[in-house]
Amino acid sequence: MRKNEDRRRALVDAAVDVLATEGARGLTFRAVDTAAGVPAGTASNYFPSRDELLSQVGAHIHVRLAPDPTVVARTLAAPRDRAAVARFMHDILDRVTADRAGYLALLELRLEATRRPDLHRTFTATMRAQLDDSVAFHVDSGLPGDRRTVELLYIAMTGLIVESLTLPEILGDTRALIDDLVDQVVPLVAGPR
Amino acid sequence: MRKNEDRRRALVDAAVDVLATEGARGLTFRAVDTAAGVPAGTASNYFPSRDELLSQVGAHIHVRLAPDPTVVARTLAAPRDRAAVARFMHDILDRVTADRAGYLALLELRLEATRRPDLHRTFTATMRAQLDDSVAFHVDSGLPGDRRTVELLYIAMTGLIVESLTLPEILGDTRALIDDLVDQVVPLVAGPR
DNA sequence: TCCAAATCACTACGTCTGGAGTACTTTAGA
DNA sequence: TCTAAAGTACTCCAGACGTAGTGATTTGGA
Repeated sequence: MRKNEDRRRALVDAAVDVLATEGARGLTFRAVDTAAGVPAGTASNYFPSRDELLSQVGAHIHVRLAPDPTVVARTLAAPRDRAAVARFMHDILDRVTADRAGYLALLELRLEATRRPDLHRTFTATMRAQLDDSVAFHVDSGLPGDRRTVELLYIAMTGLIVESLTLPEILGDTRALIDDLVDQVVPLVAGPR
Repeated sequence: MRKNEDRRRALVDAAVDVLATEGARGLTFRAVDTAAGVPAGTASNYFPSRDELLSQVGAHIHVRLAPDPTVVARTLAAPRDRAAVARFMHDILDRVTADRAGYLALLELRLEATRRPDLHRTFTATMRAQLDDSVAFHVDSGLPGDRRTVELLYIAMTGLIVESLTLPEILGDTRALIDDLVDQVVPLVAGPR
């Protein structure tokens, strides 16, 4: 088993792209080799099994999709109102556009997690932590709304992401849709409802 | 190519189950044969290619997941208020639970559509028609809200479905969540906002 | 500075699995 | 009895996997 960490990361990144472009069906060691531009057999040398490769993808996809700290800082410099929430939501959709492959891979992994208990455990833990963080961040930073507000935003944005990744022509102006969503779901002022 | 339509349908249904349990990766003629309980080679005899099989699955999955007319009739017998909308949303989630395989297959197909232009076209057309139908139904039957209301419900329910299919432990009481969603998104009375 | 050892990149090959397709046989219904 | 579909069993093949072998590069020690 080879130990070059740069190369391992490159392989995992390539696996994300393969997952997005070819689907779970196309995710083979050889395909990863090709996508990463390394000689055939390399992925075999770095990962004991396809499952192990998938797990590592699952672990690294989250850091790849993490929000940009500068955007967070910028928004927090402004008043903590509905508009700020809307800006965060728009930023999420912008990231989906910017790293389409990453989010598609995340969806593929969700489905894979349906069949792999260990991946399911990992994913559930990570996602729950992320939601909890979102709630804590939202409330602590004084943005309007409570946990339920964030939960509603969460499921709506999940749906919007799935939709714009897979059938983008269905919905029209997603920016306006987000604005309306925030208007309906987020209260005007902070504090418990 | 064999012509027994009952058998063809049975094979397509089996393909849905395979898609749900094994994923797109596991969808082979042989797997479909096994799932349908027919001899090896049968699916080969009924479908010229795997792609063709997928297309037929895409065409039939929608009729399999269609809402129960009796539920629709029952709800329409009651007053057309928020509670009626909530009842419809609950029914959707109930159907997800009842035919988990069907909805999982739908998700797999969404991802496949990302890579197959013909499937993408078919799916987009079907889904758009379904959304338009939902809007028309909603407005025509005097339920409170307009097109945008239905769109917001649509994306939120899509997200909720994905979430409860793949990571059901994240969200707590989904029924309460739906009730809150409807409260926020659906106006109290009918008519334009 | 030089040498030895170890690690890694890369090539190329043998093996193997499992899926596809299809000839052939059997069965059932008209 | 004739025909079409069901069922059986076989061959063929692609593609993937893993690894042995070789050359290059780096590391550590004297």
